[in-house]
Formats: sequence, C-alpha cells, structure tokens
Amino acid sequence: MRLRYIELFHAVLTTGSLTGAAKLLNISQPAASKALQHAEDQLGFELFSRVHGRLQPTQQALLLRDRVERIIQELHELKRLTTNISQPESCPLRVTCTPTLAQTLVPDAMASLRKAFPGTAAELFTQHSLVMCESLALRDTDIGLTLQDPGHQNLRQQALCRGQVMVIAPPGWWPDEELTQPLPVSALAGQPLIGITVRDALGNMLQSHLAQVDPPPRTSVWVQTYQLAYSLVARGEGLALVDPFTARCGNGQNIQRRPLKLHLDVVLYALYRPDSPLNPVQKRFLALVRQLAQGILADN
Amino acid sequence: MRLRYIELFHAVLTTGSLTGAAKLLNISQPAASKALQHAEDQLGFELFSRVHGRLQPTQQALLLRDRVERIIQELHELKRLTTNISQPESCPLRVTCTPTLAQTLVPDAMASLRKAFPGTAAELFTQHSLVMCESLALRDTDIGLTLQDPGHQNLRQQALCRGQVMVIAPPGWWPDEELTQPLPVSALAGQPLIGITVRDALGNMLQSHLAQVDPPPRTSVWVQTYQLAYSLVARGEGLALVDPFTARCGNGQNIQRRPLKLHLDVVLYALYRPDSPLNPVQKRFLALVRQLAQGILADN
DNA sequence: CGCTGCCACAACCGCGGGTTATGCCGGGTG
DNA sequence: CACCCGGCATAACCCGCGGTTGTGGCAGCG
Repeated sequence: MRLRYIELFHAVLTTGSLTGAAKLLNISQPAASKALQHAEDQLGFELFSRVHGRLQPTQQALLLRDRVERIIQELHELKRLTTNISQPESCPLRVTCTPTLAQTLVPDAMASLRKAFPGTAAELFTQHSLVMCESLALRDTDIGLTLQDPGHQNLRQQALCRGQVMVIAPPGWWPDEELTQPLPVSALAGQPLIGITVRDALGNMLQSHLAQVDPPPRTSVWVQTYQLAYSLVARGEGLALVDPFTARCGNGQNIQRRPLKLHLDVVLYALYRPDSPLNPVQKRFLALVRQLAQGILADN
Repeated sequence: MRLRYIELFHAVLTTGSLTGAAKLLNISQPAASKALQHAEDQLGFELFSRVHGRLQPTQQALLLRDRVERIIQELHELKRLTTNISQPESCPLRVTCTPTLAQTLVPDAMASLRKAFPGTAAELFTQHSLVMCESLALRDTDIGLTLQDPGHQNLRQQALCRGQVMVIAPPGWWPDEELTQPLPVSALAGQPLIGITVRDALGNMLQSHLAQVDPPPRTSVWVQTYQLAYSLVARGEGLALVDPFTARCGNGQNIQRRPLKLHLDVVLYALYRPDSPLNPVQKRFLALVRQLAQGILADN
C-alpha cells in the first residue's frame, strides 16, 4: 500500500469524486484515475463501484475508512512536529490556555509581561485540554495553562495556585453580608441551575456532587463552557458553579458570587515539555500568572 | 515526508545501522544512504549524526521516534486488514480465546464440532482481550471468547453463560462436606494467597474486594494468568481466586475447589463483528461452547 | 598492516507517477 | 429532443525518483 494510494483514497472519500480528489492532491484527474486503479488491483478488490460514471464506496472501502483516516491524521501530526522541530523557538513565548483563562488572566499577564519586556513577540492560543496536550507535544506551543489535571505522562505539570469552586447568581440573589460565607452544596437543592457539560475532571466532580443533592437542582439549560454559564447567570437564568476566574471576570457587575463549601479545590496548572527548559521570558510570564491568579483567588 | 523515508527511519532506528536497514527493506545500502540524505535535507535537520562513520540518532530523531513507530504500526495493521479483506473467509471457523479458555473448554468444543462436521478446517488463537479485539477488527479471526466484558463498541458481544468465582486450594485444605458451600470473602483473611495481576475487569474487581479483607491475605507470589495460579496451588503454595474454567481443569486431581461467596458473576462472552453474520458452523460451535460451559458451571 | 564493516559518492537505468488530449456516458436544461 | 456539462477512463508521452552496481574513505581490530 503506497502512501499515495492512502492519500488518494482519503481524498476521494472526503470530496466524493475523483476529480475533486485530484484537485485536492494537486494532480490531474487522469493521474488520480490511474492511481486508484493501481491501488485497487494491488489490493485485489474494488474500493469504489462505478455506477452511472460516478464513484461510490464499496463495503470494503467503508471498512478501511476509519483506519485510513487515523493514519492520515497521524501523518499530519508528524508533519507538524517535524516543521516545528526544524524551525526552533522562532518566538520566545508561545502560550495556550483554556477559554476560561483566556478571558482575563492570560491577557492581563501578557500585558504585564510586555511592560517588563517591551516588544517581546508572543503567540497565544486557546484550546481545550486534550488539544492542548497535543499542541504541546507537537511543539506548536511551549506553555499550557489549564484548570484540569491532564495526567499526561509526557508533560511536566506544575500547580501554580489553588482556589475554590464558586457559585454565581444574578444580582440580589443573596444578602450582601452572606457573600463571603461559603454556600453548602445542599443549599442548591431545588434551585435553578445552569448545567455544565464540561468533560474535564472538575466538571465530573461537580456532576457527581450535584447528583447527591435532594431535591436535585432544576436544570433546563446545559452549556459547554464556564463563560457561557456566566453570561446566562448575568441574564438572570439561574445559578451556576464555575471556577474562580470565570466568577471574577467582568468585575462582577452583573452577578453575585460566593464560594461553594467543598473540599474540592480548583487548581491552576502550567504544562510544559520536560525536555525544553523554560527561558527567562517564559519563567517571568509564569511568575506573573501565578501572582495575578493568587490575587484573584485571595479576594473572593 | 515520503512513506519510504518513514520506513527507512524506523528501520535504521531498529537495526542500528544503515546497511542493516537496507537489508530490512530489501534495497541496497547506497539506496538507503541516498534516501536518508534526501529525508534529512527535506526535513531541514539531521536525523543521525555521523560519528566515526557510524550513525547515531540525534535529539530530534528521538523526538520523532514514538510517533513514527505508531504510524508504522498502523500501516502494518492496515495491511493486515486489507489482505484479510481480499481473501475472505478462507476458513469457516476462526476462533480466538483467552489462555484460560484454551485449556479445556475450547479444545473440547472443537472436538465435538469436528464430530458433527468432520473435516472442517479451523484456526485457533489464544490472545489476551485487548489483542483479541484488534484481531477481530482486523479480520484475522471471526469469533472471540473471553471472560472479560471488553466494552468495545465496534464489536457485538453475547453473554453465553454465567458462573461464580472459585477458590482453589491444595487437597485436604477444607473438609469434603464444606466443598459445596460458598466461602465468604472474609474467610480469606490471613490466608496464603496467590496474587492475580490480570488486568481485566474480573481481576480488578477481585483486587478491590480483597483490599477490604482484614487482616489482608498473605500474598508472596503474583502471577499473570489464572493457569499459573492453578499450578502453584496444586504445588501447595496457597489459595487462589480463579474463574470456574480454570478451577475445573485437570479434573481437580491436585486441588480442591469451592465457590466464593460474592454477588460478582464470571461471564463468558462471545465477540464477533456486527457486520459479518455467523455461518452455520460458527453458530453450532458457539452452541457447543455454551453447552459445555453450562455443564462445567452447573457442577461446581 | 591488512582485513572487515560501514557509509558516501558517481554513473546509470527502468518504471512509477505525472502530464495533455480525447472519448464516452448520464443527467439536467431550454 | 438537442445540447452541454460534469465526471471517469484510455492513450501516448515524459521526467525524475528510487533503485542498481562499482568504488573509495574511514575506524576499529586482530
């Protein structure tokens, strides 16, 4: 099985036609046609049945599909890795973080950094944790910031600081004097709650704690990011459980917040590759992030 | 990145030399040399440093290593799948089972089958559960038998029958009249026990149950298969928890056995691909397996 | 000191994979 | 129905990649 055949097979499946595939691969249509035939009689079975002059994947082709696409994917990743290796550290600071942290924490840290080191180039990404690990491994970026312990064995993880899960609510929900007191989980019973479907460790823990509340909170809307939950709460849709960074964003104009009484901590992690030691700019950046985060977490 | 380069890179890493790699790929040494240089100046960095006329992988090469080997692996699997697709069902009955079941159950069933269908060709494999799923998916084989629920979404699984976890002991360990009474888990406290490190669902469940016994069983030997545990028990090394098939093998000459009092069942599963319906021979075979297994499990 | 094992370079060659040009077929459209 | 167009296959041609053999340099070793 030549690589060309694999690429071609994939291209035909995605574009749906031979000419489309040929365009995708930057070759002429007859070249694609001939290659496909080569592939087929090398395999010993038809990949596509020619019906009415069009191509239609056969049963066998569908069996190969998933596996072939995995290989294509892996090859793309290999390519990314090699290009990133061949052009090393063009940029002194390449950071990726989750959407939550991209809201205020990371921009603030970046702004502070550029006061200390004016004119430093930087690249910022926002990615969810799984993709983040991939980006780091593939050297698309050098530092990852996340609230989830990814448990990725090929990455070094450093806990920058810890905080509490926060409950946010529309203004006037609680008397002002209660805002500093932690809210017990049981107090959520029967309350309108924005559901979090974030599939990280924190999300799962929250789910399992909430499952024990009786009567269960009334949840009609489910969201996939903490930021969406915040926006809904600000519009009076109910309460939500969020990380302290989301709780703090927007200066709390449109919401009230108070800590949730829970032994579960929210931890801010920095991730980086163990083989590439951090340069001074990166270290300074992490120090700034930690400092800002501690500031946010101390004042709840 | 040409596929040839990937294969070459892998071959050099495994053989340690260019000439070795060339032999592995059935090409001449100069061809390999030239290809490697092509690869390197296409990548933009050296894969191997030439020291004293020998090749030594560079730092960058080591970064690529894992990923490249994954791709090679995937390509091999794709090749297996395609050859299995192009030569369909040469053999009417291709079965894979775990070592435990290969001891007596599967051979017995096969013998019975060949009485009903004399001269039927068959292929037998023994594999652990993960590899088993791969073999089925790659169409190396058609039916898998295992005691573990693999939860593999691309495979159909059928529970053939259920049984109890058994405790086996050297002869004379228990009075004969107790042998039919289930042994409570607590009775294992302080007893000499052969540890099972099988990493399947059953093994994990047993581990967690045993962890609650106080004082814990005295375990000095850990084994990786139930069969090894049986052999050690037969030599007087202590007790062991095993599946009922292992407990029954060898006609129980050298051991005593009795059920373990546990709500946990041992389930015998048949696995097959949902897209390929079973032929009569295969169905008959599964019926025989079920029948024999029920016989074994009924008489504990 | 020569032998051996390993790698690089040179010169050569065949074929795989590309090109353009063309024809066939079926479906949609005025 | 006539027409065109989109899509695939075939033919003829061509180039360079990936292979070959032959040779030379270099280290290590008996």
